[in-house]
Amino acid sequence: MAEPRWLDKREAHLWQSYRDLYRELNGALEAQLIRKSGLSGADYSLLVPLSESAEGILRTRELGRSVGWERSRLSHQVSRMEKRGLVAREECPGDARGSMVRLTEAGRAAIEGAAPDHVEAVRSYFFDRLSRHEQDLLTEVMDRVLAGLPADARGSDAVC
Amino acid sequence: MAEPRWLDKREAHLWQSYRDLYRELNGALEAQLIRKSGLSGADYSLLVPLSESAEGILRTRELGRSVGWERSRLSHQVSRMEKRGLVAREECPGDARGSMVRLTEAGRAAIEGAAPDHVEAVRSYFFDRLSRHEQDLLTEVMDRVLAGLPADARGSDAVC
DNA sequence: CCAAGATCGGTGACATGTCAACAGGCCCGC
DNA sequence: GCGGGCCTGTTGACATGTCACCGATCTTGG
Repeated sequence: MAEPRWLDKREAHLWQSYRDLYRELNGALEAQLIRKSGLSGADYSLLVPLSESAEGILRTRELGRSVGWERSRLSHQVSRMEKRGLVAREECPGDARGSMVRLTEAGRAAIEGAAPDHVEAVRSYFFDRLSRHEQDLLTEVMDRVLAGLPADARGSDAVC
Repeated sequence: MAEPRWLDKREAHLWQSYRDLYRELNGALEAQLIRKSGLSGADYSLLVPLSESAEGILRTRELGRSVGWERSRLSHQVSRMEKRGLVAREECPGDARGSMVRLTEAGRAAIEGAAPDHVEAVRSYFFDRLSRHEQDLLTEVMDRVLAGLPADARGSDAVC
């Protein structure tokens, strides 16, 4: 059995920075989001595709695909948001197995109130610190790594 | 109140890719880790600095700093790992408030068994898909964004 | 039509992360 | 030397995410 190819100092630094960046950036954004709007990152993730859909209503399966979550996580989160009046469940016409998730008035108000501040934070923490050229490079690199990941490494609900 | 500077299509794509990359890469790595070694990502995170320390023992506060976690999360995780025999708690000489976390024999065996496969996965999913030049660029960009984050955006346990 | 298998959503048990509060010990100025 | 403020770690309640499984329905081959 060959000696593993350990990360050298330069590689370890990159890996550490990558993890730190996600943790810190995510933490800062989520803290700001909760402070200003009372929405968690999970709430926000679901409200965005709902508010962007034509009627403010999506089939649960579609909602799941658009955020890349597995079904049970989605179901739990929708239940919690339903309890708080942000969304409502409805029957799915044409497929009795399915269900629909509809944005309520309160839900729409919440996302419309939260989005401007959130976008501003994303800009000031992330985009404003990168040149246009760096942004394009990041996109290309990340999409390449993403495309190389085994689609079935995790549960059965991989992104399409 | 000015109209928010919404993300354009190109920016939204980058942001989406960034989130997707973390979710998918992290998911793939964690799944592989659990399958091969029975260790969770959280277990692994703590075992690494412990195994790298001189005596396989660290003060809880130091362990917390090296992984960037808040105290309660660390305490809970150590409790779970203690229950499984991966680490042991000891008193902290010289500071009666503190505590030490020591790697057990089983813990050392677990991390030494898991590390080669994990490093190999990190290489094949991430490093092998990036040129040396891209790696250096990523490091520089990520460190710059990290440095610009407000140190106190989250709880009081920010990284030093 | 119809049985077998796939799909869809939900549930409960459990693992993990967050938050507020606490208990005890350190340290500094007075 | 001592009192108030800070540091350290733990705990319990709760929010969130994962896993295995279920029940209902759809779909497909025959």
